[in-house]
Amino acid sequence: MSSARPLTTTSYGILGLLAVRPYSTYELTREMSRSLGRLWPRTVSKLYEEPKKLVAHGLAHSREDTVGKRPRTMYSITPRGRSALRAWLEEPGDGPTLEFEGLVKLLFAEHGTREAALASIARARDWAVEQNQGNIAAGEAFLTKDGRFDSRAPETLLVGAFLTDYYALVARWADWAADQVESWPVDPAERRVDQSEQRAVLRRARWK
Amino acid sequence: MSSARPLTTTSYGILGLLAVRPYSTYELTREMSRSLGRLWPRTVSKLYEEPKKLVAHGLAHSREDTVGKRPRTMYSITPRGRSALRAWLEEPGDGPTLEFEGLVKLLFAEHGTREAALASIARARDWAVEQNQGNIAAGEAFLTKDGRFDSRAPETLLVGAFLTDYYALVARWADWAADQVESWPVDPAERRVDQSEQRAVLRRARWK
DNA sequence: TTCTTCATGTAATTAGTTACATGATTGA
DNA sequence: TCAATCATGTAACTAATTACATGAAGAA
Repeated sequence: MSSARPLTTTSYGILGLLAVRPYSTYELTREMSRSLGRLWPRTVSKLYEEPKKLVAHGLAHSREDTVGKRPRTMYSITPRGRSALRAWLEEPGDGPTLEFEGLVKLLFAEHGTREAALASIARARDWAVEQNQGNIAAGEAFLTKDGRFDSRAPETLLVGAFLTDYYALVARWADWAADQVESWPVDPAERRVDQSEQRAVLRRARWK
Repeated sequence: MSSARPLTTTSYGILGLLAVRPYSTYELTREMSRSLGRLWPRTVSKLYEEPKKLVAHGLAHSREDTVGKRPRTMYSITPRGRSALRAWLEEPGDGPTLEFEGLVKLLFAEHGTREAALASIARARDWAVEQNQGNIAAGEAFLTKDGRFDSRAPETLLVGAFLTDYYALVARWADWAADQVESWPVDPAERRVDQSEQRAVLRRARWK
């Protein structure tokens, strides 16, 4: 059993989905764009690999199924899988990790053009708008279905609230940042920091 | 020249630092915890490897130096490095990527205890408080040094504003989430979603 | 003198991505 | 019947991490 590769957060993420209901691999890819992938993004091919690892560990069980004439593999959680999930949930999870290439480019914006900086900012805003679409759609679906009958609604609310405020933050920041950069002189050497904004940011940082 | 491995965002991030001033590898690790690492976190050993790649591409230049009796390698940017950086900056950068294990655990909180959920939330808040420390310190340093004479202050402000609001968001969300979870019955089956909160979140999502 | 932290790196491993391949289903 | 996209996977590669190693400087 323990000869298989160790389980990662990705493994447990998928195990968590299987704890809700059985999934085919393709259905897992849907969840990646809709729910889990927003907090723990992974490429599609991982989703074909990880469930096999769960099976090797005895935490999931695979069954060959067909849709029409096409074969597919359905995965479901085993009792051992449920207790492994329970054990994993007992350990507090890591805080968020941010990777933001656009912001890296802004950090070095003095070596590029003002227009390039604005383009990175615009792209970040577009990203936030796009992510927020799906977010709104999911929220509306929950409300019309009447959340009282969806047993997973309390968890979804915790996640949805974070993502909602996160996307809004990115968009609002982008609007502000675009204003700032538009006020920059074209020549980097002539740029001066907006000191009142600098103080405003520092005030916002003192929330403790 | 182009026989070396292709450059990644990590490569250009380090190149950007070298565009500010020459760095030893150890000084690069400092910047990773202080500035660049907040937006583009990488493990220390990468910082010993990437500059060599920059040198192989002719974008940086290394010089053997000593501190006392100890040898160290100092890296500085070359003219070709500056133009490579400029070219990279012209392409808009990717939007943010979020990875949040604690939130993954909350998504599946019905399979664990309420206390475990609260622990993940508390850890996220602690994380935000800790990150925010360095953030405040950096902001204060800027103000006392009088930002008008720091040519990189406008860029730092863009980045600092994002991080400030981001850390504050995590902390405020954690406080709210803890309230929510504390109101959960111990038995997962009895948990009901707070519908007024659900609507409140949806309203916050409609900003466009 | 001893302990700790600073500072510098290498080697082994792996988690994850990119690229490739292909048959089935559905709608025009 | 043709095109698009749905659906299912494998293989090759690599960016990044973890683990290991070690000497110098400074503090107690």
